[in-house]
Amino acid sequence: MSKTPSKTPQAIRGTQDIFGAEAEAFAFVVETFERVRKLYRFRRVEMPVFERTEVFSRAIGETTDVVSKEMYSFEDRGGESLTLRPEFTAGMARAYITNGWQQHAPVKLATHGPLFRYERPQKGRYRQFHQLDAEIIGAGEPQADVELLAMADQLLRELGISGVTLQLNTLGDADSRDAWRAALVAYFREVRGELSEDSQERLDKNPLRILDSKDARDRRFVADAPRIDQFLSDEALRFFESVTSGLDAAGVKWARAESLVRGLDYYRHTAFEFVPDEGSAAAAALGSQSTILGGGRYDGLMESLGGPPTSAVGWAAGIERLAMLLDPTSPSRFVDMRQNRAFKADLAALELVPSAREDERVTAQLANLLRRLDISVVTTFSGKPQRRFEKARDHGHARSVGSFGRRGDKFELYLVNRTLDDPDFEALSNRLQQNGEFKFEACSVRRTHSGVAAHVWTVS
RNA sequence: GCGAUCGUAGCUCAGUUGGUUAGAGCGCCGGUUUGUGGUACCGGAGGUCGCGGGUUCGAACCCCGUCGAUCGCCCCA
Repeated sequence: MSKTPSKTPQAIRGTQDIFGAEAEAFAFVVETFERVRKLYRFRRVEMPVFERTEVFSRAIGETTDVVSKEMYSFEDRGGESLTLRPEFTAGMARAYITNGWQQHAPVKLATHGPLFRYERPQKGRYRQFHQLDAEIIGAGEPQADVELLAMADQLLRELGISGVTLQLNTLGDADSRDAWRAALVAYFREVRGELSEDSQERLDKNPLRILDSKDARDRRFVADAPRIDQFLSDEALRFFESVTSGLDAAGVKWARAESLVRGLDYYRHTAFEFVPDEGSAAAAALGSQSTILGGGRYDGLMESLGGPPTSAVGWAAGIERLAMLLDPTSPSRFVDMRQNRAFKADLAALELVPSAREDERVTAQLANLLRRLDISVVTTFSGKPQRRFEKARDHGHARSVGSFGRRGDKFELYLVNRTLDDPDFEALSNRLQQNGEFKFEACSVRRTHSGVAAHVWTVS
């Protein structure tokens, strides 16, 4: 920003330009999600990025922070109030109703993309951020909750994320939740004056939230506060037990979190979050943002949008937060390049440089041939010819570096490996000899004085 | 909305209690050297010290304002 000319517009606060290793990590999260979602046969949907404002205000609840102060709302030219989606669920519920997706019920849906919330940015939190999202709509059985959570658990495992546990709670059905809420209000009202300022406000707006206050003034009362279990109807209790036993059967580890309440009004029964364990590397990587994946059952939501009673469960996960938890030292996915960490996926197989200026055109030709043979190639034509090779070797972006050019009346491809994992030169050699454009003679291996193997093909 | 810290070259940062033409490493460009496991040598370009005002003989440095960034509170993915 410092010396950007004043004419250049600045990026919007809280937006990100993601590049390099971070972009690779982001893509890896999305690709893994796509793979896992197919294993569970969740169907891909594409959703609009904006909706009528009432879709969110009615579904999420007027009093929530999201609706009351975090939405990007604006009037379009027709005077309609529109809002950039702050979450996926409300829009998916609207789509379910307006498109008659009931005919497919129960439907398992998956999507991902950008969401917008007007908040102060900090670590792991942005104004435009990105989520993965999975929903099962039209299924009221606890098995749906179990399957949804099993998918989340598998996703985290396939991403190689550890030190994170599933925190699980039930909010009961509507009656249980209301009774519990009334009891909490009565309990905390007694000691209102001794609560933190924030919690005094929460008492009116969102009393359940007092339970996970970090303020010591609140915590001493939280311990003895009424618990949801005392208010659970038989049916609600049975539902929760089916979910937990199903998770055990599926091998999904979980921990009961009695004070876990989700921020949005529509949750019923199951509520859950995947949270880093205290003191873990994951917790350190995330800063003060703890939840990486959260969701629950939202049986009342459809009705609030004027649809038929429909039960549903879903979760959303922050792509940026998941990406921060990927292990950059994991040898299976990353390679260490000096101080810069780059994903292997970000490295081309081969960097090709012409040995002299007059060899530039044949080199480009060879690069194209190699790409048709499914070998990723980057070329370097800038800078001094003699120094290109050296530069590519020392600072390049490929696993191997090759120099190509005239050698007498023939050409020569001189290839050296830069990374510790040697490519399959024999296979490469076979592939090279199969093409029709260049005639590759057999590969020979030369040892340099330092003992490094250089692979050389004579080409005519 | 509140609080803390920070803005010096493309990047990461030095810059001594305020004192001549503001420095380094990396990167970039050029020259020399060399075909090679991440470290060859020499040279060069590049900075309104975020911006505006104030204090001072003199400000990158002190003061005020402003914009931006980072981290935290609230809340959330």
